[in-house]
Amino acid sequence: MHRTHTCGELRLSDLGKTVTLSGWVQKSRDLGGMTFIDVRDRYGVTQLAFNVDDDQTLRSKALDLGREYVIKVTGTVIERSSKNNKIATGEIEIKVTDLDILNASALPPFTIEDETDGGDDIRMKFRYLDLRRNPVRENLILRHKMSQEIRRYLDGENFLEVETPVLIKSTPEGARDFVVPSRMNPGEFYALPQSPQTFKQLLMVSGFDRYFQIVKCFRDEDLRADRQPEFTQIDCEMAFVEQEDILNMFEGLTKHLFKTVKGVDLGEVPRMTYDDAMRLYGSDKPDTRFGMQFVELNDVAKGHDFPVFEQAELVVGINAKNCASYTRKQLDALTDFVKRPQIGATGIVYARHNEDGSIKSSVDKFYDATALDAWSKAFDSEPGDLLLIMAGPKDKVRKQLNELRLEVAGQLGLRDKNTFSPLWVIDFPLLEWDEDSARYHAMHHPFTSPKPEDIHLLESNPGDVRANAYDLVINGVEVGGGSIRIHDRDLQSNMFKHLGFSPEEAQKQFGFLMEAFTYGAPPHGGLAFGLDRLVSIFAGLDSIRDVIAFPKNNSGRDVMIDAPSAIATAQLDELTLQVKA
RNA sequence: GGUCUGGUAGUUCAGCUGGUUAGAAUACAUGCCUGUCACGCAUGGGGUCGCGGGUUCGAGUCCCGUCCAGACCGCCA
Repeated sequence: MHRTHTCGELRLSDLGKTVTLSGWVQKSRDLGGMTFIDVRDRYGVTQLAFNVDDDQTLRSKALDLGREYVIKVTGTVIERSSKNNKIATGEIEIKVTDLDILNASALPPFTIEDETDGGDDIRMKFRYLDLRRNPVRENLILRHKMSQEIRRYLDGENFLEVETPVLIKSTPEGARDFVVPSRMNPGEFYALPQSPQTFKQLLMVSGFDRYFQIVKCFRDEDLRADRQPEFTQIDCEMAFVEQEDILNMFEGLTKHLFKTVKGVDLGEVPRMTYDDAMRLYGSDKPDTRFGMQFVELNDVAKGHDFPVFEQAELVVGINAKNCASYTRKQLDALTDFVKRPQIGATGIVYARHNEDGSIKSSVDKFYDATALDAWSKAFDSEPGDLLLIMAGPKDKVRKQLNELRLEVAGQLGLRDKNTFSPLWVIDFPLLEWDEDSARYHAMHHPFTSPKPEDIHLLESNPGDVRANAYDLVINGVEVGGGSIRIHDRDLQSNMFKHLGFSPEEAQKQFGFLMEAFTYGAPPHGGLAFGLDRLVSIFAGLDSIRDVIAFPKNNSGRDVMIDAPSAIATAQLDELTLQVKA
């Protein structure tokens, strides 16, 4: 028998028991007359005690142990004369009588401790060692718990988990597909799903009125800290529902997760239209852990001969509460921040609301005290506040001010990882204009239904049509999104037309779906959560990599197994493929 | 495709305006130590300064190129 107990479970109540433990050598402390060895497994650490009176073979074996050796020990649980209250097993130790080395270990390239000395690079290359560390293992345990609670909740609501295919058809819409050549069908390719979208809609047609799946999805686009080429969605769909039903159901799921996994009462999830989100935060995924909403200033800023404001489509600012004490240096740093090419602003106008009630701006040449009072009124500012104002084309300046708002809030410590502020963003536009292809694209996807009251705008003002589409945002992170789908064949066909598909293309790409809609498709809609992002928010992490067991790096590589890699010529031949030199 | 940051001991990093034999911490090895748990003390080994080219009497340091890693922009229906 390899073990009678784990390394995390023995307590004072087990005194006198003869036990067998197996695990990895965490650390050896040789004090001369006595030696302590910490043995570790998934469940914890237990101290083994050896001393000078032990059998010499046993003692020398103990002294030979290196870090990460795999050992099996048998001995008696005894009380420590010097206890350690930092670990759960800190009141006992094992007086060892037998020690087996099950496997030696090479010296690990970084220390396997909570605070490792290893950098990201080396930890990813030896990810199987990194996963032995508590913080990383705990992230995976958290992920497991969340998956379990998701299944428990959805099962309780009559959802059925149905698997959908991974080898599917490439479609031109959306992200780039990962593509898989078909040996049996030379010259033809499968695509890996960006989401099981059409399959879950077909399941609705089939009468599975509540479906979910925790499922891998694939997108061949450039990566970020919160974007991996393969990622996991909690994919859900419901039939015979309206938007309200879906929001309620998944607000329930979200609350359930926070309650059961984090012990947090989330409360009612507020709702905000896309238009308001853009107007008040310059973002469709506003971080609502703090206020600092945008204040539009065209009324009070224009008409004072300040050219930057006169020429701007929109003058808009934020009130940084209690920041009037910002030094010139800090303000310059903020200006540099927004001037970086990634943000591309030309500058910031600022105004300090001084303690004596006066207001001092960087554009006093153009604005007298009365004019600045009007600013103050617009911002509802108080002595001690700092007003930060930007100007430019509406969409651009909102985006830039959004970056500034997040930066300032970060500096002020307003983006606390233990605060959770959820928000439904609703009424997304159905379409957005794409300059490159000079046509409208579906903002969500081509199966999203327009709001009935806006359908008449489809011909005249396509950009103004709102969709029955919604995102769940937590702390400025888009954790989920969905829509009420089109279930009418003619409307779907019309939508493809507006998206620039010829009837032939639409038939070729999505004929199966439109045909299905002719056989009694129920009204339906759904939503998909990004599980990786949700777990990383629960874990208080900015990157999703540490909640994924074996993630890819920035370049889409797995540095541990060294993938992707070239394949043999014979394989290429079999697939009738040729690699360009 | 672009912007920025980094690459020096097993590991994490320091190394200034170019100048003797490239340092620290940690890890590792050896010795001492009977209550440690970040044990302690002593000693020791350990370097293609990412790679290639250039400037210079002299390059870890400056310049050009390149590779790798990370953050971001574009992209991500």
